[in-house]
Amino acid sequence: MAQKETVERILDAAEALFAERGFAETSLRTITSTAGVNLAAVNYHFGSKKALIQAVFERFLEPLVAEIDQRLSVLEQNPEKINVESLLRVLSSAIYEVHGRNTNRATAFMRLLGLAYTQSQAHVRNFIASRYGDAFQRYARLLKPALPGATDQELFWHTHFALGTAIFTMSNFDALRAMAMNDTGHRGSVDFIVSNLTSFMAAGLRNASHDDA
Amino acid sequence: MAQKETVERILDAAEALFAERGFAETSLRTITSTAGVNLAAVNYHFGSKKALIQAVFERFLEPLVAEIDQRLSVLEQNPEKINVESLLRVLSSAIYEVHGRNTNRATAFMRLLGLAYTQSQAHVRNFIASRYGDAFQRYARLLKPALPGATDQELFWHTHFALGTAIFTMSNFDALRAMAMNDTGHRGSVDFIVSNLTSFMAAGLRNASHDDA
DNA sequence: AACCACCATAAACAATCGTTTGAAACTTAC
DNA sequence: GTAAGTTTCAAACGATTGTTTATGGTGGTT
Repeated sequence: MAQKETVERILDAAEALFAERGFAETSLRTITSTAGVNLAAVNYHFGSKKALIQAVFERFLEPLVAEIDQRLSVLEQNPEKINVESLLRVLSSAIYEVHGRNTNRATAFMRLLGLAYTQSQAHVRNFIASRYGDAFQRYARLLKPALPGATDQELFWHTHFALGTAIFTMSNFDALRAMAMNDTGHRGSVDFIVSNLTSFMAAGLRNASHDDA
Repeated sequence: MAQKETVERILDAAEALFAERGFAETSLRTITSTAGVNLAAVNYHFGSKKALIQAVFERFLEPLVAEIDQRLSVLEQNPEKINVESLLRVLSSAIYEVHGRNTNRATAFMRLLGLAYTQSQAHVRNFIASRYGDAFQRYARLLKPALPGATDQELFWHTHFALGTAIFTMSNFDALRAMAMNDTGHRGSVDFIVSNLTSFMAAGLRNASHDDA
């Protein structure tokens, strides 16, 4: 009868609602009712709300990290092409590949990433760190020779500056576009914004180490 | 008996707890108990939890915006000194002036700013926008001639990229420093991080418009 | 048919939430 | 010292939270 498995219906609803309102602000009852399933289904299939949150992240990160890993392997076969821009493009194109033109899904994912940082939810951060820490370290190893002047400390901080720029922008994507429409008269196309975001990050990464105050 | 007014005790506790856990995750009972006041005091003095949240922001933003305004006025008297770096320094030094060496307070403020964006809490965003929108527009007017090549659209987005970088970094300040200690062996001094953050933002703002992919 | 593992359902559970109440305690002024 | 006004207090309110339970139904195996 159920066209989609109950588990997936729950994950779909939870993903959208978490991204929209946050974890604590989303009750299991609103999740199950928008998913069209029984309230008890969450605890039956996932065990707890915390486990559901982690499952949402897992479904999201698993294919994305795999896609990034594959693209990094391709890039490593042409070492002369490794630079800041190509490394950043691995990320943006991986997201684009996994979620296609579905920007709703992509911005939902970014909002969730931002929530994982901003909301205390330590179990989420620990889950992500233990699960996908290796992928992040591999990326950092490739980025290092692309920024020859930087120390390890600078590399760490500039990477997280760039990460923060992307997460903040994407997680507030709709709100920012609405504000842009108000202030400038243009919403800005997705390509325009992503392209500007990428060059902002690249410029920051490249030049921050050389601009001593 | 009470050394500090009940109102201020509540605001102190709420500020710290909100920054640490978020709005929905912080109950009035934990606020009042850590403040050492009665539960009913919040509703008596503020009216509701929403009003308390806004009061926390008001106490924080009022002196900061005043300080920024004054520094902008000083800067405007020497128009030749207006550039990206000096404008960014207005912000960082204003925060530094208002909260002194109390980095706890400063990072709490940034976390709150991030929460205002990330958590849906529309009433918070509306409150801030209606209250301090003018200050932001004044800043944008000064920033525009400092980035001569940029269009209005680019100016808007690059400004919010930079804003996102700062908010994300500062709002996760402690967590990031802990990670830095893990990865690099150094926590990084506040001055080091702020200086790197500033040059990252300046480089992004300045060069993003010229790096077309 | 009988059994079985699996899943959906309605109902209830205890805990916690923001808010309200009415009386006690305090401060201030005359 | 008494009255009025302000603040604090313990207790309770109804609503909502995550979770559990007990009951039924379903499809497949023997």
